[in-house]
Amino acid sequence: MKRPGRGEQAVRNNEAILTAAREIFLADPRAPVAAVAERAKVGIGALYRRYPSKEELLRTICHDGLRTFIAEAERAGPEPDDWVAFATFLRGVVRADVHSLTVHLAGTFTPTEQMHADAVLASELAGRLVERGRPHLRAEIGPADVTLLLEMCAAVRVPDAARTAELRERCLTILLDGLRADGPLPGPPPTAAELNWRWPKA
Amino acid sequence: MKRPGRGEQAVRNNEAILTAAREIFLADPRAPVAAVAERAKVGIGALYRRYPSKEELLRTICHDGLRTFIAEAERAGPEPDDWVAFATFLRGVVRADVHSLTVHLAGTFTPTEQMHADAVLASELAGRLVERGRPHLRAEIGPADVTLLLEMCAAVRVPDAARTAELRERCLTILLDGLRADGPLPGPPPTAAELNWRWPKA
DNA sequence: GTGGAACGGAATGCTTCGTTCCGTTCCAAT
DNA sequence: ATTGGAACGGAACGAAGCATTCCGTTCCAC
Repeated sequence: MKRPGRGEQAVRNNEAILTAAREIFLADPRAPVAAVAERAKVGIGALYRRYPSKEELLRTICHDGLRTFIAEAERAGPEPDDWVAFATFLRGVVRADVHSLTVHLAGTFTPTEQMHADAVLASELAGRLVERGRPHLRAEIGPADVTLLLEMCAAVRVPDAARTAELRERCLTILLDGLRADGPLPGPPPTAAELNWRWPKA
Repeated sequence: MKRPGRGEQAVRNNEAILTAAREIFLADPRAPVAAVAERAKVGIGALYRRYPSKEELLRTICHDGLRTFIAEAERAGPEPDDWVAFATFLRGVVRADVHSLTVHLAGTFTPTEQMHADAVLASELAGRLVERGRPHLRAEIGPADVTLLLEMCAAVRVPDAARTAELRERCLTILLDGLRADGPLPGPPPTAAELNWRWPKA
């Protein structure tokens, strides 16, 4: 479905802007909008034509990430082996860099109702996966622990994106093995509330 | 050695400013200087009397952290059991929140020569501890892997400082167990160069 | 040839700091 | 008491940085 000329450019720009926004804002959530336009090789005007404000752009990026998270959970669901389902879900989430979206972008915009609903769904799906993995995990591991692990992986970052992904997978492997080890853990697991402090208070 | 009046206040301010600066800048490296003054309950003037610029303040905070890192390494050195030495070193570093200093503050100032020298020393001491722990670790774990683990722990953060420390210890425990597990890891370990990208290019 | 959709990017106006400046407070020595 | 200066607090200044707007230009479709 090729469109020529301006129409073609417009389609390309749609994606270029979103891709650029993801890259720029994940590297620095406070980056100026102009940086996104530059990375996308688009004029600022073209960007503002699509997103009436920076906040709207941020919201879009984050909501897309949330949907990806859900997609990863649904992709891992059918896997019959509980542990494999759990592990591939986490690997998928880490690979998609979805966690960064949540961690870094939270608080830079006010969420929509739809986002809230999707977040609830995401939480349920993830919780179900964690539940399936629990028999293989050390005692006292809760869903929020898993969220924390994802945040930790998101902290791994080097300039090269591909290498970053590789290093994150390395770290995730170590973490997964640590999750299956024995022995007590200090303190109670984190609560959901403790992890949501970045979001605007209702 | 009590000093009365203004002198007493001056001594208190010295510490109050550094403490406040650590808290503020660790929470947000780009926080305004005024925020530090406010947290320290000090006028901006009092702060600028001691540190001629924001950069100088940042440098001081970071250098202090580096020295703490070295102190932790030296504290763990005498421990006879290799694994215990390795583990208590990491626990000490995480507890002191030294990693955050490196991760978050890097690039916000140009390091001094003395800092560079201390960094080399710190690296040597840490490398020695890792070497001692290596027999207990899974294959292919390098010193840079350990640095990465510290960065991951630094990513754990909730509003309450004490709870943050507790959660970090929890995560570190999982990581340490993961480090002792068996099995191959994807990709090569990070190199020192890969981890230093935040610092100003020589 | 022409109207309008889409572009690029300069210009605008505002906010956010780092830093300076100065009037005030407090102590110690006279 | 008086006073010189050390230390304060915080208002004010000026430089950036940025989100957003505006407008002249380009490119198709008709």
